[in-house]
Amino acid sequence: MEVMRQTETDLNIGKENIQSPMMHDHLQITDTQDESVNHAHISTGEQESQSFLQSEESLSSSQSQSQSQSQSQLQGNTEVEIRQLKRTRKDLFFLGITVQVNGYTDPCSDTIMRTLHKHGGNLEKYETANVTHIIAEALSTAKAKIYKRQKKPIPVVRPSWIVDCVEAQRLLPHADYLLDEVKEQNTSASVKSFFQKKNDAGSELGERSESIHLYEKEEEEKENVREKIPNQDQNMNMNMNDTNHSDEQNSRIQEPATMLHNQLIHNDICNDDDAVQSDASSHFLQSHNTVTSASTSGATDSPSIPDPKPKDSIQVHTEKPSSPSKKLSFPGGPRNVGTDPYFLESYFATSRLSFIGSFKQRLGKNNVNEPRAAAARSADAERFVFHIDMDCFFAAIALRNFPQFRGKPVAVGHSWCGYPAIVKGNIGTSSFSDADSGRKSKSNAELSTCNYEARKYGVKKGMWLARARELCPELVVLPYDYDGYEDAAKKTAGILETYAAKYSGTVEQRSCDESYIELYLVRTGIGNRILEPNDFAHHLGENIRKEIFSAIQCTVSIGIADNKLLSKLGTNKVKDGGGNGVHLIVNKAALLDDLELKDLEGIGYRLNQKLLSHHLRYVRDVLNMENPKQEICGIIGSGNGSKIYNYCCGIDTRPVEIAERKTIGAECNYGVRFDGPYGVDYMMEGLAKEVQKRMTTVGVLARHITIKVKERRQGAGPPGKFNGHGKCNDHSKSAYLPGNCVIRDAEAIFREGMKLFKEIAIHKDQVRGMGIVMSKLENEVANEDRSGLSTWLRSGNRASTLTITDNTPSAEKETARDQEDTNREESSKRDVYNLSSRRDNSSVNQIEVIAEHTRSDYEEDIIVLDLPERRVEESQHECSQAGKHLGHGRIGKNMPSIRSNLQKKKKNSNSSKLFRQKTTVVKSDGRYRQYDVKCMLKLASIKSGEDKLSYEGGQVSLTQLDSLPLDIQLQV
DNA sequence: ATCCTCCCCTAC
DNA sequence: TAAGGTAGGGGAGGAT
Ligand SMILES: Nc1ccn([C@H]2C[C@H](O)[C@@H](COP(=O)(O)OP(=O)(O)OP(=O)(O)O)O2)c(=O)n1
Ligand SMILES: [Mg+2]
Ligand SMILES: [Mg+2]
Repeated sequence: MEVMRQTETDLNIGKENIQSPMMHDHLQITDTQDESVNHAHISTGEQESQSFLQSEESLSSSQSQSQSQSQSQLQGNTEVEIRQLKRTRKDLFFLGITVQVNGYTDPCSDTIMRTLHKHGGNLEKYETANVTHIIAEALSTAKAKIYKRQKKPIPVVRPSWIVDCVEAQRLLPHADYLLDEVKEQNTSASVKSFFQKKNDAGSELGERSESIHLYEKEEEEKENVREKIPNQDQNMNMNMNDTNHSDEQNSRIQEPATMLHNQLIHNDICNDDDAVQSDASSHFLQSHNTVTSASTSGATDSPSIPDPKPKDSIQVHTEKPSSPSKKLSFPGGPRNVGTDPYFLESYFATSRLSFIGSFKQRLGKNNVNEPRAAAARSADAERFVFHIDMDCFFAAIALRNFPQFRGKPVAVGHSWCGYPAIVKGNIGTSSFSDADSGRKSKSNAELSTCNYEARKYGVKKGMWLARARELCPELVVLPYDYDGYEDAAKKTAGILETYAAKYSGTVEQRSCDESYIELYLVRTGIGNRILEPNDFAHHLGENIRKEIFSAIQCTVSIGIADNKLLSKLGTNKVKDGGGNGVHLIVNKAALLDDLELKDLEGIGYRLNQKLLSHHLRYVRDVLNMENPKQEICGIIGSGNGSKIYNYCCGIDTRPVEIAERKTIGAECNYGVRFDGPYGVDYMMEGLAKEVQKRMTTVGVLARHITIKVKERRQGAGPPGKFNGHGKCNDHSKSAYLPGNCVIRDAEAIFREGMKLFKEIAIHKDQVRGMGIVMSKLENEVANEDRSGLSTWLRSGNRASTLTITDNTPSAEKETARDQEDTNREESSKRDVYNLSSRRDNSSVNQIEVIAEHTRSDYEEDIIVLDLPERRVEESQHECSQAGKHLGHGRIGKNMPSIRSNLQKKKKNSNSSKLFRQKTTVVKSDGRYRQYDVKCMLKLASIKSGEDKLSYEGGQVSLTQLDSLPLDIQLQV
């Protein structure tokens, strides 16, 4: 049955952001920031003054360095910082240089601006205190007089200075380039005076041994590509000969438009095929690389243009051209999923949401809980949960790449304005009304995040550029750097892991910029003092903060408490003060009392509206009710209600752990228009391939598939965003795979996906988005030896799955997952929705039912099956298989048929323990395994009356059994 | 009563 | 132009 619901999905409405009342928080940043920094500073000072350190100290090195850097990081560049940057970043030879262009120049001021930005400099449209040089071809005598008369004359230099510096790749003395009209100026003073002006922090930096590894790639190929891209940034065509040098302009930093093709060409050349390999650190763009190198293997120079085919509502597969198409089928037309065979790949390679959404996949198969001997911690150790979150993560990385913009309002986004993606804002407000900028004055590009300077203006994460510009005209937009995020996340996780290992704890990476760690601490001597656990926790927090800063030059905020909820609230507290600090929750009641409900994790826009409509705004409003739990359950549902009620009390029982993944998928709701030669099936195929790749990197197979479709809503106007989905109705349809088998194969995913798509029955012209989600996952088998059923039987590998006929490679185990989170000050969703007046269930506050097998269920099953001699105590094996696939890695929750048998017996056993949490002891002699196979095959045969034994038609049962090892056959 | 599907909501 | 994904928790309502 198809259910269709009206949802407001147009970003215009649903996702665009309003200025939330939270914005005032940021108006105070300048005031509070110093305070927070001071606070941090003081506590370090204490620690260091007593510096005969115990081993705990060894975890934090170079404290004072990072300390002082942290401070300046929030404020802008200090002289020392600039100097250091100049040392480590030879390409930023314009660091500290700010020019103002006077009159017409060659190259033009726009070009000069880009060149400066690229090499660390800046350009201001008007003469400000920052300007170190004026660039001009000539000066009118009047102007020359004015300049000469200044107390501290700013050197007026010919533009060729810039050109020559670039040529030389270093800062040349400007003396030779001074305009004759103002020649008697002092030539050396200016840069120095600039530094002095800027340097207000007076921090002292030690040498940092570590160099910043950015920009490792050549950019050679980039140039080739540029010419081919229509709509190319013409500014780069200047003859400044700037392109042979290796610098930051390489593929590691995202660039609009050209990025994709750059990658394509690059892969033609490099033909790197480390592609899908389970390299856990694989770069985000790899998805792109992979497909490209695969498809380009032979013919680089025979761009076959796909032949457009006539289509009906379902189109026929269209072959991808054998090499990256240099043209679209409709050159110049809109680039979308129907016209550009590479659209999906480039989309996944450049979408920030896809990047953050799929981040955990890239942690790989081995991202599982580290078994940590509980015995290692002393019985009286106190449990602490730390929450560590980067400050303005993407913006912080961007500022590492473009340090000349420190201290200015900066955001991160794809920009319409080619490299270096600096938007007009940075050359002055008035330019926005220029004819030039008029053409794109309204950009609906989304900004992923922004720094605190920008937040002072009310700019929010996820805000559209145009809106942000209204609030902050001088906003600078910097490009994405996915490799940089990946690298920073990796280094941070490594640091946290050392703490976890040391204090018998656990790390749970929650997202690319955020982790929880759980540590068990006792009273500890530091220096000549004894720290109580609380103080020691705070001390470690400071150490972590500093260690992360010295590793990646990014500031973090850390909250510490006794559960996840409160630790995250602690982090928020730090961020309210400007970030870069540690907050230990000592008085949770006080914290919660003043808290607004919407600042609790899990209360987003909708739930907040519901609560507000019942006059519930603060946590205390809830607690002051007669019957808080009942009432709140009545408003937001029983599950939500009891969770939130507990949160209001400061109770949160979520463990810090890496949870088992439940689903994996890929979708695209951007640029979906089937008005070109490539149809629904082509997109489905692309999604299926993507999904297969992802399943491979996390090492799972699935027995259930869901297709999601966005359908343009009747009467919907044009989307708010170019190529966007606009207002849509959402549909989804799911099914178990035929024969209830597990798969990962793109072919099969595609085939089943198309079936479901057809069942949803939406005309292709109305489709605005599609996605595939695979669920009921099982871990793949440990190694590739598939013939080895008996190998598998004997293997001691815990969670694994054997696929008999599926020809998919295998490897190890499985991956990560995610939990819940807090939304503190994100731009809130707009209303426009009439809050679903769907009858609120006056639900009887029921206790959440744990819909998992319990141990006794399992035991009963075993007994029923009459399978002898095996003790069940530690087994987590489940006989969930029918059909040709045998697996026992994961415990399926909802097996149809078989499962219902199993679940019937639930009832009386109410060990609330989740079945899945049981540890498994598998003998390596294979006997348990064998037992499992018997169990499974037995179930399979029981079931075979109504179920197929094979995937997609081939009713093979017995024939297939023939290919099984003899001992198994015998058992059957 | 509980399961199952198709959503909605939330967070990054 | 711009790249509006991904995953988990949970609720409604029909099926069993
Ligand atoms: N709507 C959003 C939210 C987040 N992000 C990305 C950019 C962020 O840098 C990163 C981490 O999200 P956070 O919520 O932690 O935001 P920030 O780290 O940027 O800021 P804060 O200092 O508030 O943590 O995820 C995004 O692209 N779009
Ligand atoms: Mg953050
Ligand atoms: Mg975060």
